[in-house]
Amino acid sequence: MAKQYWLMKSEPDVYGWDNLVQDGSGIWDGVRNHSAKLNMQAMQVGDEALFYHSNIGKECVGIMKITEAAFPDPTAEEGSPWVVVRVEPGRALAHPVTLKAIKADPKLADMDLVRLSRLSVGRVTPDEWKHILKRSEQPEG
DNA sequence: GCCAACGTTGGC
DNA sequence: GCCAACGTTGGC
Repeated sequence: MAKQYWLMKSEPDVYGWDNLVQDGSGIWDGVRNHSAKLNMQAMQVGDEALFYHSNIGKECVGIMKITEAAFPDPTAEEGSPWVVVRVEPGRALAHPVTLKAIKADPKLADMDLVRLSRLSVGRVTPDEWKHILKRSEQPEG
């Protein structure tokens, strides 16, 4: 299957991009929403995901690689449906792409991030992905 | 199976 | 701190 793109949210005061860079690798645990779970189950090794800082910053800050497909969340009860994926930091964006900029951009305003503001793991289309990366090349992208 | 109440998330 | 959106729970 072709490479897929995702966006994953975390509050930076709980676990931010810098934490992931320091750790070198991490599992994306604690997701307790079925839509988000389905998205994680659709992820494949080699897919890429934006790391989005929710609440504080409200911006995409880096690119992660999915390095292991979904497996049961070790922080969830035995027998529960929740899963995690393993991720590694790829590279930081040259300039963060803010929610404000995304909302203001007609090409991006239809993203899961905007339409489903509470969804913590969303899909990003290849077009949206390219566009965000392009915007990240310049300040106030 | 419907719906009101409540809790959580996340932007503002 | 407030509120909108959404999911879950529980009474009926």
